[in-house]
Amino acid sequence: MRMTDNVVQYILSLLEAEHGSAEFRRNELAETMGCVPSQISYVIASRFTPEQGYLVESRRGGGGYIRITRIKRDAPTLLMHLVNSIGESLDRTTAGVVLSNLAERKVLSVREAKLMAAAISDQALSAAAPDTRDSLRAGILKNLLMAAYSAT
Amino acid sequence: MRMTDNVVQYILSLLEAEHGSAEFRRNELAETMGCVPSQISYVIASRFTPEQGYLVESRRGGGGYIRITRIKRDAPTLLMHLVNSIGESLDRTTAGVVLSNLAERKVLSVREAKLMAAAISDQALSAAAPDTRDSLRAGILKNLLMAAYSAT
DNA sequence: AAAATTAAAGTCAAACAAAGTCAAAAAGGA
DNA sequence: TCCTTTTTGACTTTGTTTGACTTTAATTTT
Repeated sequence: MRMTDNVVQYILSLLEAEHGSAEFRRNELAETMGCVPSQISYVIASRFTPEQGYLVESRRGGGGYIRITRIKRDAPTLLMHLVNSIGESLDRTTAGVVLSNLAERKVLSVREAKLMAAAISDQALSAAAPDTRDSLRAGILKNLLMAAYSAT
Repeated sequence: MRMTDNVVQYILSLLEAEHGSAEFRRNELAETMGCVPSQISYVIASRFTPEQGYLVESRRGGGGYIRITRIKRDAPTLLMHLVNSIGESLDRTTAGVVLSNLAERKVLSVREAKLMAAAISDQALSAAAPDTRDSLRAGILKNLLMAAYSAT
């Protein structure tokens, strides 16, 4: 069996045990799994993405950690479909439509939808080259949606 | 848990107990926390800055002390000050400190702070080159805070 | 009153402790 | 074969902890 799959299994079992949230040190986990640390990064980057229903946070330095949180079990399927349909790029207009739709359906509060809209506005992304903004928007919105529906 | 976080918690509890103002001796606090004195300085320098809405006064020599006062400003004012204090670039740590501070002061709900944190995480900005992320963070957080301000 | 002593806090850089990045090499699969 | 995924490791960046040394203020001694 591939190392990647072992690591995935292990993290899944952590998530199960801690219902929905797993926190660990990258180096330590690499040690227990018998792989190099960057393999852990690879597994997370390829298997615990927003598309697959996970939110990842981390910190470097002393006392650093990686935390993976799974989306709530009963989270609206609408949301997951949405995250998956966003893909690599999301233009402003579509983003606006998506957000007002979520607010209308009461998946998000109006205030939350406004905050999200602000986060992906052209103004917020003015530091980025115009032709890279749509891909940033996609990444940001996906993470926002996952955060809104993460367990605990 | 990091020593830094323990110290932050302790100082926050002092602030709470004393109604917005905490005074202590650096060496004494270091003693009770079980760390070196300069660690206290580090915590103050990194977590209780003016941008965070704290005033720090101190005196050396015999009878010396450190006094931290929570600057009392209403939520909108605090938000505007923050927006203005954020320049062209904002690193993750500072961003995190800002957000947890706003939640601590109840300017934002914990949920909102989490959403904002997700919006400026490395994960969300993975489409951007690492060395451009801090300037994006600055732009995004400023817009988020302004949106929170106007939706108040 | 001046000098010496003592009691603080301040500074700063080095050591340490993580995670992140990236590209090359290896392994699989169509 | 050629393309994609996985594995590896060298190197970078970020954040924390520690300690030696400096500065400042109050107190004591001469």
